[in-house]
Amino acid sequence: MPPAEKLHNRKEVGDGTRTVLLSAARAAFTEKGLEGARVDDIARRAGVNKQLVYHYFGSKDGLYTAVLEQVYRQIREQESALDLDSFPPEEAMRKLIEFSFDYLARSPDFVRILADENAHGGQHLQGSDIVKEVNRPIIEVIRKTLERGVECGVFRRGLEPLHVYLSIAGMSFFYFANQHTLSRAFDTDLGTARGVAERRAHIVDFALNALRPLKLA
Amino acid sequence: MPPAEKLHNRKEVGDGTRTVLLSAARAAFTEKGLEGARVDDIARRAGVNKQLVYHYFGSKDGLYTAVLEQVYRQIREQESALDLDSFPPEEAMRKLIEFSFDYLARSPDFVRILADENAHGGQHLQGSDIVKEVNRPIIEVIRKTLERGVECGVFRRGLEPLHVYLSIAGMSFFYFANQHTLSRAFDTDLGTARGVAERRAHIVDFALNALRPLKLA
Amino acid sequence: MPPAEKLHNRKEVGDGTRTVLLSAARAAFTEKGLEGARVDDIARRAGVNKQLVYHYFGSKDGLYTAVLEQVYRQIREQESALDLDSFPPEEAMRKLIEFSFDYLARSPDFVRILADENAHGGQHLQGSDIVKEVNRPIIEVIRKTLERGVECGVFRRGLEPLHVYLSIAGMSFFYFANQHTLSRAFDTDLGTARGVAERRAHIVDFALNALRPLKLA
Amino acid sequence: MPPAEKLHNRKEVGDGTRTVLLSAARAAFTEKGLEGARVDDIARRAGVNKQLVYHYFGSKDGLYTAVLEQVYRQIREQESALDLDSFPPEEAMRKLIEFSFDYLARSPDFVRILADENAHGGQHLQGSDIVKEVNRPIIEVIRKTLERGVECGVFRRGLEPLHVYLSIAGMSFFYFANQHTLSRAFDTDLGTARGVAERRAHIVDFALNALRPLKLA
DNA sequence: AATGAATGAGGGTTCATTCAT
DNA sequence: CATGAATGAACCCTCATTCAT
Repeated sequence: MPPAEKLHNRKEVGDGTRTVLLSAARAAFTEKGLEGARVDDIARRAGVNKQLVYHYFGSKDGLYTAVLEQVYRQIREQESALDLDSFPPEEAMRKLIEFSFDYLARSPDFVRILADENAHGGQHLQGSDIVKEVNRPIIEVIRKTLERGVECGVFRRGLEPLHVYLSIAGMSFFYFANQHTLSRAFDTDLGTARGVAERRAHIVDFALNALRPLKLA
Repeated sequence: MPPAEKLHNRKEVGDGTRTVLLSAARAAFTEKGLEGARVDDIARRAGVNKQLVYHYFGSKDGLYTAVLEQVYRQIREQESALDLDSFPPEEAMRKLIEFSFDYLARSPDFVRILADENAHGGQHLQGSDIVKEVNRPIIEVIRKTLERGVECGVFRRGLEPLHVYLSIAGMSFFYFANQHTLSRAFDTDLGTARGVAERRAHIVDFALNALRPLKLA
Repeated sequence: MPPAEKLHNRKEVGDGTRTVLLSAARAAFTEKGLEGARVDDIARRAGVNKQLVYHYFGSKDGLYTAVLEQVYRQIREQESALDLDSFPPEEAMRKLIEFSFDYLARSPDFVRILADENAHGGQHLQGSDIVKEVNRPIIEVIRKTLERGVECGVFRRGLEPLHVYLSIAGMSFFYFANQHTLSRAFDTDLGTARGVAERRAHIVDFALNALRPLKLA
Repeated sequence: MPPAEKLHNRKEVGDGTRTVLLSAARAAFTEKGLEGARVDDIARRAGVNKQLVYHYFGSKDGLYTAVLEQVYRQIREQESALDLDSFPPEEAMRKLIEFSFDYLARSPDFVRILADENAHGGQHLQGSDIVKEVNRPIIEVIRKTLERGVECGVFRRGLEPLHVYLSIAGMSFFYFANQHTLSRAFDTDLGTARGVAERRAHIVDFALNALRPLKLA
């Protein structure tokens, strides 16, 4: 892509094609899903020949796997930048909850592609250990945060970090992933800016409350 | 056709075929999704001619819509049998949370088909108002239960019924819908009986705690 | 169809169905052609069950044959009413030319179905001798008219009746049958009332002139 | 692709396939018509994969349109070679009449495909302006020829070139297009060499006579 | 690295026709 | 006489993939 480097860096050219193909694929898979997306269409969007898909990724599934890995890699990068350990436990937890919500809010790609991968039994994650690397740290962060919170009396005892994460993530993910059926079910457009803001406030409040200890008189 | 005569009608022409086709389709769509399922395969499973799909449902999408409606209708039937109003508020809420979880646990069809419909922008719900009928009552029940709980001091004030529902449903739905990626992400099989039981216990505890008022000394 | 006669004339009922089916088929074949027309559609137009097509006509081709025969029968009826022998030869010929044109002008069914039958190699006329009965008399009438005209010096000698008919009919038929390609070819709508009138005048003039003897000084 | 290189290009990729497909399609459409012809069959005749029809022509209709354009292009090429302006008016007109007849006589493809296109409302000509280019010149030639003929007294005044063309073409086209029904109607095989020759002679005679002025004593 | 041509295996859908009542 | 259910054979078209250059 960068024409100035073309002469002395032919590798760069190919990499550019790979990258542009990946972006095109991500867009296509987000819109149409794994089966709905067309290899022809992806190549056309990328402005390159269809065969290059096979050259770089071996197959449509290979391309999908690459997109999936990219999607996971991106959320890790942002998550790790949160630096939750440097905040007081309750504030740290609030930040995490907000991040979980906000990330999905601005990444429909992530939501759609994850839903799709689950619909296909997670078969494209086979062999790829990128996912494990991605999600392990967050559980550790939650564990530490919960422990810190228990110590200073703001969180309950006995909360399992994994399940806390599943609950937090679930409340947000469900909202974004099932927006279409939910909007129709409750006869209201959940996707408006106001609807999103309300949902965010509720989740933060709901989750934080769930973590607090029962204060007895 | 006339349901009143079903009992003494020896041969149920047509209607039986429609039903068997619907069941076959439901199974196929659950396994393969809307695009992955094959009309040929559905007809073969149903043991009938492929053209009957078009005779009864017009198209593959028409068939999918019919399955979707059936799926919605079934959850309504079970939900309405809960009779939450006749229990004390906290017990009623616990029953609702447990039901939300248990229903998904034993209805992978529901989870998969809903996820699929969302992946397709909810386009098969257009024109069908079955969904609205299904979900309206539950919000009402939650509202009443929350009000009763506020009165006797077991629930907080100011909780929006719709969002309480979304949180409760989300914690369960996310777990079942994303089981494949989650299992791989956390390197553990979330689908074991024990895993499911743990998740259930956590959700009940988490949600009920989130609803409780802050009791100050 | 006539409800009053239903009780004592059950044949009439069936005949009504046959007739209504024939009309529906004729309309459908005119619009869509033999292959384009659908048995389902014909039955629906006729307001009867599809199977009745097979009951009365055996097959779609059988139905088409019946329509074809009806179409031929109708032109004969009108042609025979012309009574050309009772007019002076030139006037008789003019009437014939005008009739040939006018009949096609108001019978798009005839044009379309004949063209279609020719496209199929005339295979539905096999066995049916209705066509012969239809066209024989007109050649005889032309022969007599030409002879009368030669005698009184208004027509040339040596004109073959069959070819005169083919020329007259051709000038009209071509115009109506090929109206779509011709209109586009000459970038003008030949189907307007004025266009039709002009064509009619030209044909009458052209043909009559062609028949006239060369009058030498 | 570049036609200039065709001579020394050993392997004509693609273009050859397009051409062979076009020929096969033309044959198939001539025999069976637009709806009767099968894409599978066309591919088989051409000895290529069926998908190539879609690669090169987009659809069956696209292929039909291409055939139609080819058919029109071919008649123009031959027509323009007539050079009627260089003959005396009566001879020029005779040549034109003969050509109109002879072209149809040796091009059943043209007759059948035109009839078919008209049966479909000329829908494949939409957007294609090849037809206009084809037919415009002939009307001009006729106009000039008629004018020249009027000047030297061999043709009548007031003849509209377009209608003269429609009459000439119609007499021939009708004969070839409706040969099946006509043969059966008049109980004679119009398609024999002798029948064709007779028809040709009649048309030339008939039309030329129609154009001649009334010579008064 | 990159391309256009070519392929084989279906995919959804249609349709004339027959069955059973 | 009349009907709705059912069938089997295709039909047009699509798509992921490979070939040849």
